Amino acid sequence: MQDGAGAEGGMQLILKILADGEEQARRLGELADDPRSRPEHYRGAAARLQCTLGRAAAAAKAVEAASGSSRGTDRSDSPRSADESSGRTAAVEAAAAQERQPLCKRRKGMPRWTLKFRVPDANLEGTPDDGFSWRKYGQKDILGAKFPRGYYRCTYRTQQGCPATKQVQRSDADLCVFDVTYQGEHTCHQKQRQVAAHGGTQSPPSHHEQPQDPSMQLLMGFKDALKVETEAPRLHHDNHRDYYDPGPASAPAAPFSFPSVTTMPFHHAAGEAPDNPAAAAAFSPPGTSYFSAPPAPHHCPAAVGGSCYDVVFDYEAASAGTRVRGGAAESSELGEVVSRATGCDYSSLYNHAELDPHLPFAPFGGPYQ
DNA sequence: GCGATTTGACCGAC
DNA sequence: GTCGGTCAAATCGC
Repeated sequence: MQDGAGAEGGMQLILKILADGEEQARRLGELADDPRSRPEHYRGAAARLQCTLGRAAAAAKAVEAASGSSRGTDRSDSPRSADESSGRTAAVEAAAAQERQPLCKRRKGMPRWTLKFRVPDANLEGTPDDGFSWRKYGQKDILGAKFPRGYYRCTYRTQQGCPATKQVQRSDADLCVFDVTYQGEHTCHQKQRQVAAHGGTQSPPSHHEQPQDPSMQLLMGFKDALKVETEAPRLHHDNHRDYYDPGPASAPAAPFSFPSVTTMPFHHAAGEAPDNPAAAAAFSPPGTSYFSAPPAPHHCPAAVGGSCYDVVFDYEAASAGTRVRGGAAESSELGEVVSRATGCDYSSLYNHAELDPHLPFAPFGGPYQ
């Protein structure tokens, strides 16, 4: 078997993607270090990072699938041989296949991950702005669910063929929680990046110096951590949950229907500190990290006087139909980063983990199985 | 008038 | 056969 070569080629691809993610993390750090940066800049950068990490996760998953199919089960229907004849490994091909997965009713082969957004007020409508532009194309009542599920696709689907879609469903258990399941990856993010970059003309061309803000140093630490994990993936999760304390949330909801407006801006208690949950999304690539935040507003200064969102990452590997949960207990630094960035104290909350030793990605490395 | 949303129908996966 | 996801015509709002 040539799994070694295949995995190696696949890893190169993954590393390439993660290198992009590293660069995006660096840019996020620069944004955070720039007092002129606005929340939308953070959101855009965070969304791009999230997207990149999702791609890496998908590629990794494909590599694993490719190597696992011939390693463990001795399957004869591996797509390896044809690829080898053309100089491509099965792993690389599989990873590439992940990126060109055609649309279908149920996209089993596409990476799929869920963000749980907790809104501070159950009466609020709309879904949190994740940095991308979405267009709603359907809504459906789901069996066993109190609330209908909204279906959204990327606004640029027709123009750029972006396959990204998301489903938004309000939680039955908690009216403040929205489950947002993303599927497919934005191929339009290049343009989004440009838009964000142009929109953020205040962004400095370079801030390679050490961030003065400790929280930003932690952020950069996250970047480094990402790099380390990229180089030596060994610990992985598939379900991360990052809760951003919303502050008081109660109020029952009336008959629910998703509003026309597909995004709702984050609110900030004060200043332009990176307290938006989109940053959390960046911290939470497809994977499973659970950050629980207590509902009491005093635990989350950023929520006082304003509103913020809990963000939960819950990655599901669609191809295998399995879900693996993992915490990020080893990433206390991450919790600290998030705490600093959001103003919420996650350090004491960042402690649940159902780690899957087979997953090659660290908390920020994204989902993988 | 144009673009986005709504909603019933259709299709495919399970 | 059931249910989830998507399509597309109708409708709405700017």
